[in-house]
Amino acid sequence: MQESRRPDLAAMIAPLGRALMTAELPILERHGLTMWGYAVLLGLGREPVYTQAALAKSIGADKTRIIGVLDALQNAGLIERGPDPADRRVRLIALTPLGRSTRDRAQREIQQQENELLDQLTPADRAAFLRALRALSASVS
Amino acid sequence: MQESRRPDLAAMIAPLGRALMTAELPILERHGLTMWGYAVLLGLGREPVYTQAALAKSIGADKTRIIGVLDALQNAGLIERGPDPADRRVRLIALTPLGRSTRDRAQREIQQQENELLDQLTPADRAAFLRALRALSASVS
DNA sequence: TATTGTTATACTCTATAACTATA
DNA sequence: TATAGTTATAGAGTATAACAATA
Repeated sequence: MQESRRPDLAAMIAPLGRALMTAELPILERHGLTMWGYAVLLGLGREPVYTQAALAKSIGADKTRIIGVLDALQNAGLIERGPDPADRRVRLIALTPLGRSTRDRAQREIQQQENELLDQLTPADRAAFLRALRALSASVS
Repeated sequence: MQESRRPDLAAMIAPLGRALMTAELPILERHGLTMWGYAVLLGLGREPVYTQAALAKSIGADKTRIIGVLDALQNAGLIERGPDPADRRVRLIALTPLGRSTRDRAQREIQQQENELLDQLTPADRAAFLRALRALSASVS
């Protein structure tokens, strides 16, 4: 059986991702966040303990690239960064209450905006799309 | 009714797009194509007449950015580029037979690889995912 | 010697601005 | 003067390599 012709996945997904990120920027700016800063805050929500290198890797960034991001987040009081008593080479990163609430407020606005885009889909397609997206996303990361 | 929590769309889609593009690169390289070169060949398939500026815009690029790409494609014999007799300022771009066959062979390999990724989905989810993706992609471009 | 975080350097990609040739 | 294509310049973003502190 031959599948009907379709555009390349990449040719649809990559521009869609860029458009979503561009649409997020004004929201992040209102909350005083950059894209990488927001990515770090999201990454910090998943597991409790973090070295900078592990954090960078988990969000797909280079360890050298997030240093300035961490400096800014720390200056803004959104994260805490201190030496690990057990191994003084590593810095442990943790969300502050302000960091958590800022992240949550920004995420709420972002997902509301995303939901408006998803509203064009039927409920069944929307559910299937999100289910498929989670699966595909997990299988490439 | 409250929707169940989910990751941000952008946080799933953008990395997925990057992973797909990275996975395409070896295929494109085997066919002597760059990512932008392939994008141009895809863009040329949609409508017959093209000025460089219109072509650039249609693939989300700057007019200054595709000039080198067009030079390379022309040198490789994949496109023809000649002055428009009606307005000698503009250059009309067209696929050569070689350009068309190269594009089609590369696209076949790329979509085969993408299909392997999609095989993890149920047939229903797969169809819904592609349907939704087309709709979302069209609504942001 | 190996590893964490940091800094410095170089490289790629992209955007902006000037130039030409036509209109 | 306005526009299509081109070229040149500058800027942002990213990757690579070298460094200091600690293990």
